[in-house]
Amino acid sequence: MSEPRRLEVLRAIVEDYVHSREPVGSKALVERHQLGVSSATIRNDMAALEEEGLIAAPHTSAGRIPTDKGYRMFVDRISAVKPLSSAERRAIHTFLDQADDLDDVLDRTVRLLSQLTNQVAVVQYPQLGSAAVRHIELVLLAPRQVLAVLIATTGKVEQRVVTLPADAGEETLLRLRGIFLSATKGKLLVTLPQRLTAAVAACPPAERAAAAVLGNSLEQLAGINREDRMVLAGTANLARSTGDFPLSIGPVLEALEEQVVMMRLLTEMEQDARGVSVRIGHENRYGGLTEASVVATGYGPDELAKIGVLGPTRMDYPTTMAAVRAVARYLSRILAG
Amino acid sequence: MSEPRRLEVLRAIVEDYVHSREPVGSKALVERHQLGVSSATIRNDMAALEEEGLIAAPHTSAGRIPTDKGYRMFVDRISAVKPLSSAERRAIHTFLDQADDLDDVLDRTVRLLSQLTNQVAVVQYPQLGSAAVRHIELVLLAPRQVLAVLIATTGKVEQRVVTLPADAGEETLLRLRGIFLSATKGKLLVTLPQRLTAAVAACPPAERAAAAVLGNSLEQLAGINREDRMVLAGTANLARSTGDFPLSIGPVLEALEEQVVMMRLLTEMEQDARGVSVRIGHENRYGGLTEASVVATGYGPDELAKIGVLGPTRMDYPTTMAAVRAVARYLSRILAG
DNA sequence: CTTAGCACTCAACATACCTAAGTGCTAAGT
DNA sequence: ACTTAGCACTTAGGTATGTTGAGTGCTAAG
Repeated sequence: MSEPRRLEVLRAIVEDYVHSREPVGSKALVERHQLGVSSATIRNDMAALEEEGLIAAPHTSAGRIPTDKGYRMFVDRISAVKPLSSAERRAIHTFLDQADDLDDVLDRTVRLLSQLTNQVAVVQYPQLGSAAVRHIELVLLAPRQVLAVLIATTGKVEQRVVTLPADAGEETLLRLRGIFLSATKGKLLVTLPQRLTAAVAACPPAERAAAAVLGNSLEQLAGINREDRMVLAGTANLARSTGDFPLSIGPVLEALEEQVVMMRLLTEMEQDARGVSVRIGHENRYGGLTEASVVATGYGPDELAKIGVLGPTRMDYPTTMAAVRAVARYLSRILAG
Repeated sequence: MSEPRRLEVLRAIVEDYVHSREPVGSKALVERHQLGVSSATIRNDMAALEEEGLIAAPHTSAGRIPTDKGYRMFVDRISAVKPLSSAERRAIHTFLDQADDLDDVLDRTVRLLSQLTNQVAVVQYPQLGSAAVRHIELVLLAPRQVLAVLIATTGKVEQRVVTLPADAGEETLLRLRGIFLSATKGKLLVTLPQRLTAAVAACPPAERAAAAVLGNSLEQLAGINREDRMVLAGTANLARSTGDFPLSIGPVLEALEEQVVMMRLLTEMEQDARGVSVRIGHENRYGGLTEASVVATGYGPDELAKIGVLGPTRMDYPTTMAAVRAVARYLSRILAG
């Protein structure tokens, strides 16, 4: 009972099961694959695989289906990332090149990815924390109302209306802006809090109060505390997968709506050498996703923001991983250029 | 066979069916309601109602369920909008009063509404078209890059980065801002296009090109052409309803994701005297929603933007209508104050 | 280590049957 | 002119019972 063949059997099981959505038995296996041995031998191998917890039988006399652990093995040791078809590559280019602003780019990206994979696609907004300050603007709307605008090098713009403790003039505002700018321009957003408090402390006492309020707002705009938003597309794809199999759709939809959960999940995922990270079934500790898998990767200058797809554990990992990686790369290129 | 009693029977059928999710028969009806007649009489009434197309029987020997037309009759002529419980009223206040900016208000509103109704809640962003210009700002990011910001009286802020045809200095920008502002400040957004082109024409020739580009961008920011966004919550509720009944979830999710469809649908809905508008089943001409009902109403100063919920045709209309109306009113009040 | 053979298990399908709910209709009652 | 009791009829759904077929594990031989 050779080790390599056993892995080969596992691969065959995973592939067939992903394709047919039905438990796969020893006989069907030898028919569809050139394994060079009889079904009885395969049965022995399968018994061993089951022993190791890589596959399982739904009931005594059905074929086997991969367990989460089996998929994990498949993803880590067996499968090779499948290259995209040229048509798919072309689709990525033509579809994404038309986008104009950041919102549009991300929107198109998720739609594209969900179509490519027939799954739910998710993308985090680029994390401001990893970006730097490009510009700060303070606009006087009324004697005590100021619009504070923070523009990051990612192209993301955040703004908010701030109410000052006392009236302020245009000149005051202009001076404060100068102070803030010289203290932070080009610096990483993560470093904003210290820099801003220092800058506020250096202000003339008369303007200290206003400066404190504004500095505070700018900090919040940087989004250090606030978890950022994400965009998703293709939820309808869940319905299809669900129809065939007991991926109960409710909890998944809840998880997707509870953006906090997804954000945490995505952020936690460390990508491996191949540049894609996979979470399978129970590896997602959040309850609603134990029958789902997530394939994600980072994008952008430092690959901190994540993009990925979510689908049933029974998914075509090689293709999905390829799609996620390709889209992420192209997205990075667009954002860089 | 009295007319009023027949309506009473219809009401009873609708109420029981909404409650039990099962076809309701004549015997069960006389038991659960004080109708003062025997089941045989009810049977006669039911035959008449079926004749009129208000109810139907799934199969020969099952009870009756209301048809779309039956629900329509129920909503229009029989039901009274049910007042909310005081707990629910309180929930609305406490939950919405914590919100700060517009995004947050709308986000909280849909979440609340979806919880209140156990259905999918949808809200359009307030239409900028009905709002006026509060402020315009032009920020020089680089010699040829300008951030154009448009702030509406609704509190909504739109911004975009614009590339100029030629370099421009701070003074030029300041002057252009002044021209734009004096031409548009306080004016309705719908009137922006004419006002802006006039303002551009009045510019000194040297700055005409830059002004044209900027004016163009501001127009787009006003969102006249672009259909606006919407926010939704509670998609997971679909899963529950679907479980019990053949509201196939896929098409509905698609419709929700194709925001254009929902936007059109909501915008088309004209509210009646009671201040709520209802679309039932096949009245939604879009294919995916023929088994769904939409309850919506306008909100905001001119009630142009819409808020509503979407659920299976078998829904508790009186309660849902009450919730939608109450939330819309409170939302209007918040936006006004 | 592989393989043929075989007894065994069990979900899934089909068949038949029964039951309970519900109907429509007719004829009698008010 | 309506209401009602009674009854024959229909039918989805549940239960009991086979039958089939895919698939397994094991044993013994190659």
